[in-house]
Amino acid sequence: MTELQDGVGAASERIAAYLRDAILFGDLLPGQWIRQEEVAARLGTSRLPVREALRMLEAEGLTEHEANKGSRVPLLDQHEVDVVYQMRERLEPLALTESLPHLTADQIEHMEHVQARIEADVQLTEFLVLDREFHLTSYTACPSEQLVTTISRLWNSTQHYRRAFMLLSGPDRRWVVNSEHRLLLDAIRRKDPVDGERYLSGHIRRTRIELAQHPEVFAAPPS
Amino acid sequence: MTELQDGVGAASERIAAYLRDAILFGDLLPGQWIRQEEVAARLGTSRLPVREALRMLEAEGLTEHEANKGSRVPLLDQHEVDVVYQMRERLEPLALTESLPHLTADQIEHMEHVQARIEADVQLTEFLVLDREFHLTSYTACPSEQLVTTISRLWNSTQHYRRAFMLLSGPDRRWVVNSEHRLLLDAIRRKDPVDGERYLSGHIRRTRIELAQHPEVFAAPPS
DNA sequence: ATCCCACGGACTGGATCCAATCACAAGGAA
DNA sequence: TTCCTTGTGATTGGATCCAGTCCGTGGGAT
Repeated sequence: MTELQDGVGAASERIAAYLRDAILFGDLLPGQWIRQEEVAARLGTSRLPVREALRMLEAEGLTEHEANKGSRVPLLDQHEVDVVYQMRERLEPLALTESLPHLTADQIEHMEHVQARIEADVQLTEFLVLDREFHLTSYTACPSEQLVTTISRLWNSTQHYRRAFMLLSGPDRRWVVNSEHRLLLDAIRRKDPVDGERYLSGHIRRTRIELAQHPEVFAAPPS
Repeated sequence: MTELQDGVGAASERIAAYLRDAILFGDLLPGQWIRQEEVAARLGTSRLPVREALRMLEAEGLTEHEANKGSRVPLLDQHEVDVVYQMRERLEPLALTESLPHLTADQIEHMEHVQARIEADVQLTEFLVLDREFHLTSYTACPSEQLVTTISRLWNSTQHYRRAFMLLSGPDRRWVVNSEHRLLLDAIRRKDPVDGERYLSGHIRRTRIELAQHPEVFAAPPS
């Protein structure tokens, strides 16, 4: 999606950023093999930094590696995605509670701004980016590195299915998301971890259950 | 600890296994830099597979990488370890509930056998291995790959602090662990997820709170 | 004596070449 | 026709060499 800015940072980092975008924006679909040489040629480097980049992405839950066969975007079945959402239901409230006392007024203002854009702009791709931004911002003040990176991994690995779901559910239920976000934001403003955890886990749980009613999202793609 | 079995599997996998053991058994301490060349010379390979191995370990939460400076075992502060334990309190009961219906009689028998050895053998290193084996076995039938690997990462990253804690708390409270394990095992035998989650989260929570009373475990090691 | 800059060693990062492995397709035998 | 086997092309895995970066050290100037 975004073009590669050459010269900035280490090559492996740039390649990782390029592939990360390609996966999160849906240019690379689950199950699709990622050929090292192809990526290297596309970005004008050797295969070596590509290999390093693929390992980094693996650590972020964006790819999986098979010996002598290569890397690909993981293909999850419906139950696995359901469990990931259950993991989020349990971990994200913890992250919120840990983050809440350290959240600055600026960061809360940023969430307000992001939510306003979510309500104004209904483009799918933009929504996915902003929704992610909204939630992850609320965890930025969390003092535990592990917790935040684990949650990021969970978001990463289910991004494709979130997009497919939003695509066929349409904007009809978008108002529910907005209401939940508003209530969550209010609890954060009041620095109330109890209400925060309640609205957050409810938000994730409702999404999980609605997603469970759309098994067609998990139809095997053509090989 | 265990010697490298040369010729078996890919080099990077063997190196990863070697380093993994070194970290989990405490030969490599948190904060300690891992020199690629040193490892390569020690194992008779070039630096390249060592780099790959370090990326793999990073994905497992065993090392962290800094650009142009190298990899090292992450150094966690007391609060971060506390949060990791809280994550375990929330995730492991979920894994148990997911695994429970699919656990075979053989696997439960294996847990019984491991627990018997825990009660018999009080060696520290052996205890750490067996305790890990006991819990992870109860999750092996969990159908979600992500959940199990995430939990493994959490165990990995806190292994050193678990050892340090057991070392200075001594075997006095070992009977508590055994009672908790026995109750958990009984709930698993009865295929009762409610009791299983209760005993499991209690087990982890008690450990977390006892660990919180030993801040000396987190004293900065000499540079 | 103290601060600054330049040099050097040590280490990681990247490129190229070669080896090993796997998948697939074509051909032969039952 | 169907199954097994074998060979070939494509792709990943590994080794060696070279470039880039960081950090500490030592000399010189103020």
